[in-house]
Amino acid sequence: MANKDIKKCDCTIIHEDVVNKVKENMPPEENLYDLAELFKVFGDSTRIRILYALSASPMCVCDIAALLNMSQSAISHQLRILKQARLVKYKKEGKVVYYSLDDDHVNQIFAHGLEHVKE
Amino acid sequence: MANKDIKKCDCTIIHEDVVNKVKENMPPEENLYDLAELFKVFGDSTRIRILYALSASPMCVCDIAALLNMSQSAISHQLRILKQARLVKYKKEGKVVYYSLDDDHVNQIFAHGLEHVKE
DNA sequence: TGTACATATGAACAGTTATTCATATATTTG
DNA sequence: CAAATATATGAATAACTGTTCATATGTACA
Repeated sequence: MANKDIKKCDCTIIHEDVVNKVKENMPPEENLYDLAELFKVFGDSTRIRILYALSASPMCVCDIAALLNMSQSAISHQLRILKQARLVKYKKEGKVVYYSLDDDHVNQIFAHGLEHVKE
Repeated sequence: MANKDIKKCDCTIIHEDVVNKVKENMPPEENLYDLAELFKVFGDSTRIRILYALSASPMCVCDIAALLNMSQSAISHQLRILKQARLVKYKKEGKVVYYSLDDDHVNQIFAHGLEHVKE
C-alpha cells in the first residue's frame, strides 16, 4: 500500500522498513519543489551579488549595473526573477526604481551558506 | 580609481557614492561565486528530496531510488554531485553503499528556506 | 510637445543540466 | 569460476537558463 507507486526504480528495495518510515516523514512534494525553486534563484552568481549588494544598501538599477559591471538589461531581467521570488521589493521615484531586500531569511540563508563555503 | 572597471554598464551612475561604498563592502568575487555554486546544488528538487530523506536516515542508493520512484542511475548521478559539494558522505558495506548527510549547515539552510517558502 | 533618460521586456542564441540508456566495476554467493 | 546484484559512469538528448540585442514604456524637463 505504502509502496504502491514504487515501480520505476530498477532495483530491489533492500530496507523496506527504512524506506517506509522515511516516506511517512517526507514533507509534501509541493513544499520540496518550492524549496528547490527558491534555491534555484540563489544559484546564480549575478543574483547572489545583487542580493549581497542590496543587503548593504537599497540601489537603483543603473547603480547595480555599474557596481557589477553588467548591462542594465541583464540586471533588469535578474531583478524580475528576484521580485517574483519575493526576495526584493522596489519603490519607484520618478524615472528611478529603487530595489531593496524584501526578506530577513535572505541574510540568514546567506550566513549558513557562507559558513559551508568557507570551511 | 575605484571605478576603473565600470564600463560595460550602458547607463549613467546615478549615485556614485553609494556604488563605491557598497563595492568596498562586497565579499571577494570568489566567495560569492562559490556560494552560488552551493545553492545551485540545492536548486533541484531531486537533490532536495535526497537531502531531506537523508536528514531522516542514512540510506543506500536502491532505497533512495525506491523512495523517490526514480531510476538507480539518476539517483547515483545526483549523489555524485552532492558528494562533490561535500553535502553527503558515504560508507561502503559489501555491495551496498550507505549515504548520509555530511554537514550540519544543510539542516539550517533548509529550515530558513522552508520558512520563506511557507509564508 | 519633443527629447533625454531610467527601466522593462520579447526574441534569439549559447551554454548548462537532468535524465535515460547502455555498460562497466565491484562484491557476494552458489 | 559463474551468476546475481549494487553501484558508478560515459554518451546522448531534451529542456532550461542567462545574456545580448533591439525596442517599448514611462517620466522629467526644456
